[in-house]
Amino acid sequence: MSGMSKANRARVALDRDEIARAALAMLDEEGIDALSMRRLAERLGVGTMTLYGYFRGKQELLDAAVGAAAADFTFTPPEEGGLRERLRAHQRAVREVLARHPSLPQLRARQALVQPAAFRMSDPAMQMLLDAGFPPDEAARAFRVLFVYVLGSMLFGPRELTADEQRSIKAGLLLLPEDEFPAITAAADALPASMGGDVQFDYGLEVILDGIEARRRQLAGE
Amino acid sequence: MSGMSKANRARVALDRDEIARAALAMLDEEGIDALSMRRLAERLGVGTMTLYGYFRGKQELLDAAVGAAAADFTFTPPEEGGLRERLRAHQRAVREVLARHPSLPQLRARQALVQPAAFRMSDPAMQMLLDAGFPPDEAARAFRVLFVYVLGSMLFGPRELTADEQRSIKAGLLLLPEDEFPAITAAADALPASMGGDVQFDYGLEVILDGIEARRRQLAGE
DNA sequence: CCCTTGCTCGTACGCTGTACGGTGCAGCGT
DNA sequence: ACGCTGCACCGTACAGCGTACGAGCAAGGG
Repeated sequence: MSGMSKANRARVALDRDEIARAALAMLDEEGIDALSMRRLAERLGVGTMTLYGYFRGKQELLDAAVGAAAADFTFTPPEEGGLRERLRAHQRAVREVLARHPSLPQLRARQALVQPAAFRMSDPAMQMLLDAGFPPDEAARAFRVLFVYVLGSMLFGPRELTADEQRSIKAGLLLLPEDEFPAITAAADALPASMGGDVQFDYGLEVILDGIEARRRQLAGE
Repeated sequence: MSGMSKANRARVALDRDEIARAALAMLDEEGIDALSMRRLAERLGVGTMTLYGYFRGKQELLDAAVGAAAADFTFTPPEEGGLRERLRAHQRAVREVLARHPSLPQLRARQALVQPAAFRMSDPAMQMLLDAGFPPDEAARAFRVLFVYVLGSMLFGPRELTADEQRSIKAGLLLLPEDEFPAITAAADALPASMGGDVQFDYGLEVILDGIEARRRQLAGE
């Protein structure tokens, strides 16, 4: 048994979890493109190839970083309130985690692979749907709609646009030929505000919750 | 005036559009990671750096590829049918384009920048919402929900999973500790089928269209 | 005391995007 | 007919990437 033999270079310990957390921190601070094996090793005060003693490759390391983020997720569903209120609370909590770790949706988008820990965030929503009387297949489909929407929202419009950004986007839209883009140019005033942020997220969340409610009523026999 | 002076190496012509289309073809055939400036140049029978005479860099070239894909999009809204039927037809057409060019959602996910041509695909949906009586800000918000969902669906579950894939995912889910993931394990049979494909896409589309319909009725005064 | 075991990591390979500057042809002015 | 100018093309080079290979070395067991 080797024990703590790895502390031979005055490094405190270093294990998979510490590396994964460092990777996650780097992702949060500098973004997905700035994370390289070399730079991560340097941050940990370790040779680059040392990381390959803990992970088969960068992919596996990124997976572990996702896991580390998911492990931090805790959510206790509100006692009162029906399905709608509970789902809303949960999806907002998920969105908050994704906002703290903006690279998570991008990682999901690049690699199909998902590891188990990531499901920790999903379980409460599935539970709520099952509790509300959705049969498993219907619950799974409804959950997936929420899942796609929440991740997509962070990917395609994570934050509120500043007034300047909105102005500049609007200016771009107004350059489009009006005969080819009649609706876009007609709504050029309103479009930029819909391209991100919490208000837009909540709007879409309510739209989807409406649809899910309609299905619940249908299942309950009107 | 230089005219067709660029044909000095027996190359037929080569302009921005031809390069963009070659890039798009390469994206479609080999995926986003396989597209490099070197490999694209080789495919075109041209030196790598020649591409930089037409584009400032890889980013601009990718943007042009997105534009080339959007330029191919044609959609004529069905005559009959209400808002719901028309929106459904449009979103399915968009999904088809994305299925032909699976890299498009990934490109959108990586680069915030969007160029005008991409709006060609969006205009019809906006038009339908405006025609249905949605005020511009409401129309923009509703459109954006559809937009995020359609792109997200292609990113996070583009195609139907094979029976084998479903079995293997289910097996993975059943390995999760039952006390920590009660709902996931309970629905392990049903979850894999919800993780992609047209059936799941249509399910979510109807959920969202339900929500949008509810808003339309509300705007119309019940 | 030596030998085995296993972590660490220097070096190297093939790839990437792209900056720089040389090369050679087309068209023009004389 | 000749030389000049401008421009398209692209060879070379650099910094950085993921990672395969194997050398170095400390610790533990005999």
